[in-house]
Amino acid sequence: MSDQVGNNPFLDGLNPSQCDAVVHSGSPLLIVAGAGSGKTRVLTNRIAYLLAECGVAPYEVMAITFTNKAAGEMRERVAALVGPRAKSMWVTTFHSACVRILRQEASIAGFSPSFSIYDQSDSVRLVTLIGRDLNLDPKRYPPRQIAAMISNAKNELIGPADYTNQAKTHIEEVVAECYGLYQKRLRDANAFDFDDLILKTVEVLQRFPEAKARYRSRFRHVLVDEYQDTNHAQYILVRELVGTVADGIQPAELCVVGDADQSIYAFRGATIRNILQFEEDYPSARTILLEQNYRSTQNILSAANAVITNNASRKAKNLWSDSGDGALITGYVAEDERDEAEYVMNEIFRLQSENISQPGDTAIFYRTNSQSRAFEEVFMRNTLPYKVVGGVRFYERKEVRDFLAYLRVLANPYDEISLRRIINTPKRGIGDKAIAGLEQMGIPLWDALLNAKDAPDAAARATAAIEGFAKLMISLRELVEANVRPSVIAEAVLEQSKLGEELSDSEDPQDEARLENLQELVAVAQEYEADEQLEGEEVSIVGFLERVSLVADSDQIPDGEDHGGVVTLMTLHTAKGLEFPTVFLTGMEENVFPHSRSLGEPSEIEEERRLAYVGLTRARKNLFLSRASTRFAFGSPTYNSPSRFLSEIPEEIIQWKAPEIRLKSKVNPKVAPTGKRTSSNGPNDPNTNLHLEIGDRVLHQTFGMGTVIALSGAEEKAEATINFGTYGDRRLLLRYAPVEKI
DNA sequence: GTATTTCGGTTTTTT
DNA sequence: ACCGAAATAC
Repeated sequence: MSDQVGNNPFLDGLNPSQCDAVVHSGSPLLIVAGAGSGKTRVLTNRIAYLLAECGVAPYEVMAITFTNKAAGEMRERVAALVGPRAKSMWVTTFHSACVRILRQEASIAGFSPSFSIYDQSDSVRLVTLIGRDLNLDPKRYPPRQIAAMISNAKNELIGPADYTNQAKTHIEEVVAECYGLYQKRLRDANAFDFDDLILKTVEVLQRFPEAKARYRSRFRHVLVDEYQDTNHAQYILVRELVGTVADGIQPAELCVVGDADQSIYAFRGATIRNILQFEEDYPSARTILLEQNYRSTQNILSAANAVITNNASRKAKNLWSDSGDGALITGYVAEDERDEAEYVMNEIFRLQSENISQPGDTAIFYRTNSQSRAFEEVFMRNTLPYKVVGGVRFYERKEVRDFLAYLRVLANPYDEISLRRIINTPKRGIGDKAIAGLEQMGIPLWDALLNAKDAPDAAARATAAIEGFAKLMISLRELVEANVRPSVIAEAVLEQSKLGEELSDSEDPQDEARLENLQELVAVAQEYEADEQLEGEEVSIVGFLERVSLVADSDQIPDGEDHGGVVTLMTLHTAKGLEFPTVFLTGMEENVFPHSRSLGEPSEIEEERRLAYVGLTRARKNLFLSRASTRFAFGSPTYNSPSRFLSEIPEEIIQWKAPEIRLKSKVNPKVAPTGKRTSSNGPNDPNTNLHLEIGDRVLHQTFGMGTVIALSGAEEKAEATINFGTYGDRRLLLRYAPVEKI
């Protein structure tokens, strides 16, 4: 083996363990890859090595990652090593691979290949409808919770029948009933939810041997990245794809890469068991450890190692680096989240002016999406360019969902959730009553729509509105049948549905941005067409919808080494798999991180700690940890003690910085008191000395300047109606109103 | 049927 | 503080 190591271009610059991992063959392989140990490089080189040296054809390779971005990078890197023939490999996510298989096998398995893909909020909506039908009190049986329990069952490959048999508690019995109805409605809607994509694929492979044989004989190499984040369903899927000798086909070679210390998705069914017991599951397996870290300085690694050591249920492992100690880690205790954001910003500017690090090299991590806000406000005010990854996602905005719902119905009219969404959006006079009438017909909503006049007690006006809508959808569907390009159909929808008109006619300034979002979506469709044509693939509404349904947060991380020159903000979960020269790990407080919801269960605390480990190991050179003594949550200030993870880091590698002594911040001059009143009054001091007359001009703290147009009451009950221009007429109780006469 | 106001839940984390 | 759903008003 050492001869190959010396000469082979695919082994150049790799350490001995990495080389072993690249060239290993003949049995299942588990690569235990610590953070920053070069696992992506090993994976891509292994694929290239298989193609170049082992006579493996590209179409025989399937590599599965968790995000499109990771898949895209891997494909690119393999292509750079072996050239364009890399194209026929399957390098995709679990979910995309499953969609592809399901579409290919649709006719065998008995469903239409133009199925809709329901995301979490679609699932919750469907559960809400079922709950209504069953007369369940949504307070006692929250649809969200029921949907989550169904999802958990699916991740364990437990179907409705099994679930019913196993149900013990009352809530489980209720969920069992919902689960059965839920699956039925999905089937009627020709829709799969995220969990179904995996579960149904497993089902297809298990129930149709001829389908399974197709994939079994094609894929000779199956590689799985981030194996520690696979759930049971994904585990079984991999097992089915690899197969056993009993199938009569040689099993595929399996190579999985993972790090139990970076398992952070137990909450959605990922089980560390899959990696811890790999050797039991595959008795002939070989395990290779990658423990040398090429990413971070020793101080950063020492901090990460010190933290993760506190997890009891863990196999010992020690990452090491030979790149020197590097700078100390910097700690900062902020007054509140605004101060924390200002500190981070000032440090970013300082690092830039001292030429240590650029904004594009910098990431800010936090535990929950809501924490991004303080940073956004401060950065925006000071024109520090940034990009928030995730959070209120583009595809979750109402107007975007409405628009996509049109396309979904055009692709699949039986998609009930989408049809309900658009039937009266924009408002066209089809209210709850009209919809209830259609439902009474006992046929799919789409069919009812086409026969609206037969609906029980149909009002003439409602029927006319429904027929108008049906006509609209039928004419749009003709475009789909004529194979018109998705972007053109999208434009037609925007135009004919009046969705665009509604927004452009609106007074609300935010509607302008919403309209831009929809135009952006048309641009996304054009981009999709360009991409597919480059690959020589067909374009279709279904293909476009698939692409937008399976986007992940991490897919929108700005490309390139310097991330477009902007600071990147994201949750710790999204940060997995990335690295940055400079990292700010913020909100290091009990109840925030570890999150308050995790404090009860030791296993959940351990998951939080792994999350901390992930965060710490993203940093290459400069690591900053910060916490706020006060933080606003649910509208009122909360005080949290320092995160336990801070005290788990050896003191000598953190340097705590004192807050700068700052002048008391100036009051916004617009609302500064003019001194006409006897005492300087706080916001709740009764404003007793204020005497107003009609026509007086006043200044209001929030509404700005206004004119008194009416007066009523006296003394403590004195009220004034004041016109504030764009804020309209307001009736205010003068005792409390923050107004002054000018 | 629609607009406006109130209320209540939300903040884990995501394919 | 904020957003969406439900209750209420129009």
